[in-house]
Amino acid sequence: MSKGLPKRSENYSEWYNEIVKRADLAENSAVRGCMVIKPYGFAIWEKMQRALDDMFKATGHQNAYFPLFVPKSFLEKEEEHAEGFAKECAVVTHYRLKANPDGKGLVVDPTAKLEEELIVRPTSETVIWNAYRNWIQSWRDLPLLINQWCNIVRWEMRTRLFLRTTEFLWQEGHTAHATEKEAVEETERMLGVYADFAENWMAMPVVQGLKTPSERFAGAIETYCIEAMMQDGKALQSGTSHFLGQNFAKAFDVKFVNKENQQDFPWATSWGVSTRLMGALIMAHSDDNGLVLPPKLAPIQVVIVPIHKSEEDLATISGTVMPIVEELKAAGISVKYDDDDKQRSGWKFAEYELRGVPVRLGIGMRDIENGMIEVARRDTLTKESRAIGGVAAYIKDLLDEIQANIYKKALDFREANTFIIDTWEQFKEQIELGGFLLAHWDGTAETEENIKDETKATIRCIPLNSVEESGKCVYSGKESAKRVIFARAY
RNA sequence: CGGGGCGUAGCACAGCCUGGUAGUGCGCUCGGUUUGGGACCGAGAGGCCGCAAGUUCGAAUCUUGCCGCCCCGACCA
Repeated sequence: MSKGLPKRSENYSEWYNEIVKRADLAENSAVRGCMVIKPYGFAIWEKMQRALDDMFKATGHQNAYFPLFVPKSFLEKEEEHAEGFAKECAVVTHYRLKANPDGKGLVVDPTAKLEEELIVRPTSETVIWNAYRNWIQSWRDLPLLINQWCNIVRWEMRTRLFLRTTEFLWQEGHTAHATEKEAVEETERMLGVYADFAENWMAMPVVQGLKTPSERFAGAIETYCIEAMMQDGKALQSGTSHFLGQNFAKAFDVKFVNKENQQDFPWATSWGVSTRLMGALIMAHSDDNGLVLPPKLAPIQVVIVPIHKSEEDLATISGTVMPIVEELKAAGISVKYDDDDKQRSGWKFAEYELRGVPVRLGIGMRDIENGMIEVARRDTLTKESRAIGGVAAYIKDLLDEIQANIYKKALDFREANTFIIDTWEQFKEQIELGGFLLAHWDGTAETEENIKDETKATIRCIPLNSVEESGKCVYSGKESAKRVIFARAY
């Protein structure tokens, strides 16, 4: 049992914060709302980045990099986009400081005021589409499939490590297509990539769906999203993919000559996932002993802890362990043999559990005499004794089993907390207990807003796989053709 | 920007009501005993008690002002 970790069931946010801190993932920085990602947390993020990047490349995308600063005039060009982001922008107004003439320190030099203010990018559609004007001339230049890994700034009122920080890391894909159909296909393809990543790498089941107009990305025609359920029954939007129509092409006057030799505006998509996925990963799987990492994203997949009294014993154990380490490494498994003598083995057990290492091997003199080694699973917290010979091969399979089991656990949880709701009474009762509520909605923003005001529940999405089923809106009683997902969200 | 709370050792906090030697736990350093689930004993280091002014013989404690942080709302990937 971990010392002092709050219970998940008692105080979910405190539990989350403690895991982030104790597993050494991140901390608040001195800069308001900003986060320091620590080496262990960053190692997990790097694994996510690599897997996603490979998936982007496999679907034909290339990486590029665009500027951090957006001239204010760019942001103004697409009206809805401008309106949507205006409230949360960091603005650069000056380019120089000078010594304070009235005392110590520095002051902004009033003579160094910028002609035009620069916005620290809250997203890069505008800078990128401004560049695309020169990149796109002919249908032969399309599709243009670009991704950028970068940081962005959104001046949020309240922040939480990983889930919502003023500055965050993300990737943003920005594509241009000759036809609407192609762009819609791209939007859906990338949503599928995100769902694939969430489920197969993060072991986190997600619902793919469409956002309602009120939840749409500013400037988009349609916003697709993946929604995951956290262990407190709240929803977390984990990734979005937007069909932007010709809005940005028109705003930035990007035109191409099509096969019919006519001028046309290209069709756009944009899609992104952020360090928020780290928050999702933590909240989706962790328990009262700390972080639980899916093997595919664990920086250390297997840790080996020697249990010894003397130097001689340690040397004997190391002699037995090294061939196992080599065998695991040869199988592509990241393994750490922790023979550091500064901590006791019991301390190490707890520490690696806190950090979510999927498999721990414990070995002492008693085991060596019996030719055995102890294999402990992080996901089930079970231990078993195995013969040393063949343990490496066993672990290779075990890691796959753990990956699958973590996914199944999360899926079972989501299913157990997804409810078909038909009456407003049921709705109000269930929303207090958490979970996804599948209910009919009359399709109006007014009803959506009223439900939000009365229950704090929002429509997370209209699931892509939802079946046509006539019914009555849970709030207004008006006709409805399908159920949508309501939940409280992060 | 509204409502609530808190600033005391690296961290978590007690002390404040009722003014009088600045404390506890964790962590850290050293020594010893330990070592199969976050060891124990002993010794030690570490403080402008958020900042400023006031009341007082005397302020961590009372008063006023300021600053900072956290939580709850509005905002949001």
